[in-house]
Amino acid sequence: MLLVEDEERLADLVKGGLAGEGFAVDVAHDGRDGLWMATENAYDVIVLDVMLPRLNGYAVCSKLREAGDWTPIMMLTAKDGIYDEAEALDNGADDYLAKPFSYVVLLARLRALVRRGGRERPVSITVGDLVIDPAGLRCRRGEVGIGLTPKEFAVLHALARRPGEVVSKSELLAQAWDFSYDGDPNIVEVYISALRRKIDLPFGKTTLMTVRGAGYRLEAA
Amino acid sequence: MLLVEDEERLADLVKGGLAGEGFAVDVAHDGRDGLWMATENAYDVIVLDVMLPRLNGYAVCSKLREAGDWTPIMMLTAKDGIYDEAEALDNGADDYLAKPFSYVVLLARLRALVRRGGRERPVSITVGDLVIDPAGLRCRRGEVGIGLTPKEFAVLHALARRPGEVVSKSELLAQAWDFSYDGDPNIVEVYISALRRKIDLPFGKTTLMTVRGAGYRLEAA
DNA sequence: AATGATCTTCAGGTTGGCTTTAGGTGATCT
DNA sequence: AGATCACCTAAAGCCAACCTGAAGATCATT
Repeated sequence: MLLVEDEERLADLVKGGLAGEGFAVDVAHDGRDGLWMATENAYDVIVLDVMLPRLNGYAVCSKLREAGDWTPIMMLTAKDGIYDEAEALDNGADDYLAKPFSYVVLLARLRALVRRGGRERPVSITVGDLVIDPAGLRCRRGEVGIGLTPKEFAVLHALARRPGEVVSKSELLAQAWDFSYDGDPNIVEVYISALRRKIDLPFGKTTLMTVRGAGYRLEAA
Repeated sequence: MLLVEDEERLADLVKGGLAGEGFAVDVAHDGRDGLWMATENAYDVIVLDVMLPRLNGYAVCSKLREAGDWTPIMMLTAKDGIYDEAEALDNGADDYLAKPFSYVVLLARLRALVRRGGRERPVSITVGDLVIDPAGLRCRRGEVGIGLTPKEFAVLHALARRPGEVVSKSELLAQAWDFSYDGDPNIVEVYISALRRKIDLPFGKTTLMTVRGAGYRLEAA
């Protein structure tokens, strides 16, 4: 699991206790580190304090959800603050716990979260008869499954989020590659080419179109 | 939200439960009523059973989409029937749930759908029967798609933003070309010519008119 | 360490859109 | 009528953008 908590004492306490229960605990001490660790690794569950330096818990939570990460999240809310439980759940958390909390309750709730195995699969995106399942990194056209590499999938996903619209090469770079990728932008063309070979050519379709000088567009027709 | 479900017992159950969660629930008992209520009111989300009297769920869904209504739709599919999830998604649903379903799962999915706020409504400019879609760099007259180059599109876009008004050649230059374009202004005429060949000539219309000494005007008639 | 999969770089080939050119048309003025 | 001006448009050259096969680099797995 990942614990994002800035109060050292509390973090150590929880980590120590949960480690004894068989959890492998990573700790991040501020929101931005937490977000980064959560995106880099696949945790079974994430415990997220609301009040965090650099990026608060709500922001971390909604950014993860936006990115298609549906790892179960438990939020730790300060009871008396301006933050409240409703906001936690609205931001995509699966459960919340008001501070101060009992260790036993935390443990019980965490076990429940892990057992539930996260929320149900997030909705898929459909563009014509092409169905993209962000959670499963799967896609299919009609009834035919299509095997994609992670990178190919990321590019397709970025395009499918805005069907019919032109997505520029730099937008694709920003979404499918690291924030500041300084390599050859030609790599986008390489992946577009690979995608066409998989999602269009075998079906005799041309849904992934080049808009010269502007970007690429994924069409339903 | 709008719930379209013919089984009275299930409808009442869901309505009661969701009302307690803060949803305001309208219920329709067959497809045609559901379609009518959906078009008359703006719901945040629509839950749609597949097997419905008078008009099945798929039909309701695709009719709504055809009418330009992009309210998030969750389909309730019978697991064992001839209907399946793929068909639901292909018909424009945003999510589906197989019967029998757990109430908690339904609630979680509905929250996710509402939070996503539905799909973006496409913004496009219409001048007569000419439709310009800036996001997709596409345009069509009536039902006929027209292929434009980025430059052609930029010029048309500049004209279409002020339908019926005269746009001067220098304004077109400023909007469609770089700030300090020092080439031959004749290029505007070249592009006007190309546009006429694409958006007017094939349709026997003359909507792109020259106003000698002043500029060009795009008319609805 | 070896293997296979995936990611990235590279380079040659191709295309398509932008721009210029130049001759033509039609309006306007003297 | 003739001259002038603004505009039209077909054609052609050029260049950046794009495509793609292949090879090298990286990563994960055995």
